[in-house]
Amino acid sequence: MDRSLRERLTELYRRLLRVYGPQNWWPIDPEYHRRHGSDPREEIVIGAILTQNTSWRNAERAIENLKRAGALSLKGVRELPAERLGELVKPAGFFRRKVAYLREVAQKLDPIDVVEKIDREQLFRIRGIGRETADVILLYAGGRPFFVVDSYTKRIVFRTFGVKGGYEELRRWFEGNLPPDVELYREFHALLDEHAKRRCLRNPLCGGCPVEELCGFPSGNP
DNA sequence: CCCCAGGCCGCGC
DNA sequence: GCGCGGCATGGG
Repeated sequence: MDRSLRERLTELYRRLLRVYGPQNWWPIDPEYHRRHGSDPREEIVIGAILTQNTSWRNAERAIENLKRAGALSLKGVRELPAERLGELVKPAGFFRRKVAYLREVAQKLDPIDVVEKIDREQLFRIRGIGRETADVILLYAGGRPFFVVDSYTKRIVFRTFGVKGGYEELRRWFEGNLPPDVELYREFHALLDEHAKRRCLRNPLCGGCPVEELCGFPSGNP
């Protein structure tokens, strides 16, 4: 990786942070867990499943339902009948699959401390955890430096730097061009998503874009 | 009516 | 290994 590319990547981060501010990912409710004796990291794992290919708004509705049922925890998920869990999770969409995934995860990530040590490969063996969800769990719940890549991330680095690749390729590209800083990874991923939603849409709004000088689009990259 | 959302699985090739 | 259909609700 050439030096100028690293500098441009770091500069992209600094500018996005300045323009959009800290994004507060992953949102959790510490007070809920204090009162119920659960661990906030459990909420991250549950939220990671619920938001798969689903707007955060809809995932949040399911999370609120779980809260009201006192079931926003791995234990809560395990103890609810599948049918009842399905009703609560329904607003997040794909609810039959997500019920199966949640029950699987609630069983295999118990106790939640396993997120500190578990291998990525072991996470993949859990039904419902693919590459992105694994990295979300490792980064936001486990506090481990795995860079989370999603479709927004792919779009932005392709347009901005002309870098194209599959999931693992792009994850390694980020990790190879940034220091292994958990807080940096957390914030950068969140900022890329925010930028993709506000500006770097399918049809991008390049006029007045805050990172226009760093970006090869539209003059350079597709 | 359409497309999209903080993906993953199982299948065919 | 890659591409594709299915999965489901809510918003624009």
